[in-house]
Amino acid sequence: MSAHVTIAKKTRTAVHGASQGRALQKGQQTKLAIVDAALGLATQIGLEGLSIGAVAELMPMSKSGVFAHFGSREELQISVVREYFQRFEQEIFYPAMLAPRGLGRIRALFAHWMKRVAIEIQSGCIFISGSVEFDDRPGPVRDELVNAVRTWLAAVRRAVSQAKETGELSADADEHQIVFEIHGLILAIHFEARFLKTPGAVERAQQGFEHVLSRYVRPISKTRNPLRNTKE
Amino acid sequence: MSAHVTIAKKTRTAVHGASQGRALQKGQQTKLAIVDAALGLATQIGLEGLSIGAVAELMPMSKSGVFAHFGSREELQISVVREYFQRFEQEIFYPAMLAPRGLGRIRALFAHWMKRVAIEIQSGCIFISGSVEFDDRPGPVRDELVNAVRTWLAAVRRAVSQAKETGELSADADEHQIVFEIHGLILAIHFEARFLKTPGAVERAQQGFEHVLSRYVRPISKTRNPLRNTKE
DNA sequence: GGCAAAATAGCACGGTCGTTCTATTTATTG
DNA sequence: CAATAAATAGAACGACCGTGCTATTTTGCC
Repeated sequence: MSAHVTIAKKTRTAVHGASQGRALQKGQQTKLAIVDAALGLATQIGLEGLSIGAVAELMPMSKSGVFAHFGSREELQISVVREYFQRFEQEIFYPAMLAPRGLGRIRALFAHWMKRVAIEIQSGCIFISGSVEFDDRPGPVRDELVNAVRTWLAAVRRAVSQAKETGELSADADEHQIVFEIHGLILAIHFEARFLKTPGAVERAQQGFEHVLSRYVRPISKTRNPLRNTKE
Repeated sequence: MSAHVTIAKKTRTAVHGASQGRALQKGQQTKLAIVDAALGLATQIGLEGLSIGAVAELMPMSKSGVFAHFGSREELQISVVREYFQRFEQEIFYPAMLAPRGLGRIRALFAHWMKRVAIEIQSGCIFISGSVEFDDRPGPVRDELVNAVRTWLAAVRRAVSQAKETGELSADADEHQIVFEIHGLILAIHFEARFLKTPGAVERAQQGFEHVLSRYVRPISKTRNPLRNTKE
């Protein structure tokens, strides 16, 4: 169904629950609706602020009705994180993969990322709020969050190292360092625009992105001649 | 008592409570101890996670005993924010002001900031956690947080513009842009080191700081000759 | 259309929280 | 030392939460 290449190196999403091998309809359908409502709530007030009662009123359903779908609040939180990650893939990663490897793909990744962030200035980002809520709280929710974010950052890092392979970025460019600085720009947007309500944060991040790139772009890049044309 | 120059342009911290004009002893003393314990708790679990009962057990005191000092949980949170800001001043701002204006003071500010952040990787930062907890929650706690952070960032911005005046930074350097990028590096440390447990975040932020500065330092800076030697 | 299973609702329990009220202890002052 | 005020403790209230249990409704299948 979906694209063969995923943001993660390996994807093993076994659909569990369908015992007889046949998928149920109504149950999974409303479960998706619950996760959708919960995701909307969690982006605003955070994963920790997620209460089953609040989600139930949004549906609208009874508290126990919502609860029965997940068995615990923690499982609902995990489902929300997974859903958020999938939307991240759909809105940012897959579209950017249409761009050719190299500088263009890095720019596409950042452009789609910024487009998402522009929305999140109003709605909020679960990865960022979750990073604060679960930085000291071990458990499966934290594990899911860390795994998702690490996967995403690794994907960006891969795009940067590919740009080194194509020769568009200088060989001494450190992909870890570059992604670190770019990530900082995204975080600064959330802080300044969403929290401080400072205007112009998006433009500053965009400019900072150009600054980071300009430090490593090879000036001989008019003629594209990668030093070594590896298969990968 | 304290230095004449404060981080804020104007400081009007009226000590309220002493009605007869004479300060009380025991009350303010334990109140300070409560705020200290609450600050330690808030750095770990956030301002929203702060519960009066938990603070009372740390003291140790009764719940109502702690409560009576503030009248509301919100007032306790505000006191914690104020205390955290003052320590921020003491540990970062004042020491950095000992360095002469210009590039040296910027480096001093960042160095002390980084020293603080190295601790906060374990303990947490109220400004960062608060920015997530109160980005959508209006009220006096949020106002206090926003005011504190804005004051601090303005102080850093002032140091940058002073470095332009001394001629150590080029005149086209945008202090808003520079502080935005530096702030992003600090936020990235918290995210990668505290949440993701990625090693090397501090070093990457340090390197990123050098990158930001190197874009604007004037290469003629061996002989210090500011174009115009203003009094201010 | 009836039957089994899934989905949902209603209710109650135990826990935590902020807050209020009242009583008691401690500190400060004349 | 006594008198007054401040500081603290204790108990209780109301609200919200996650969760378990049981009944009821709805769905899917033969």
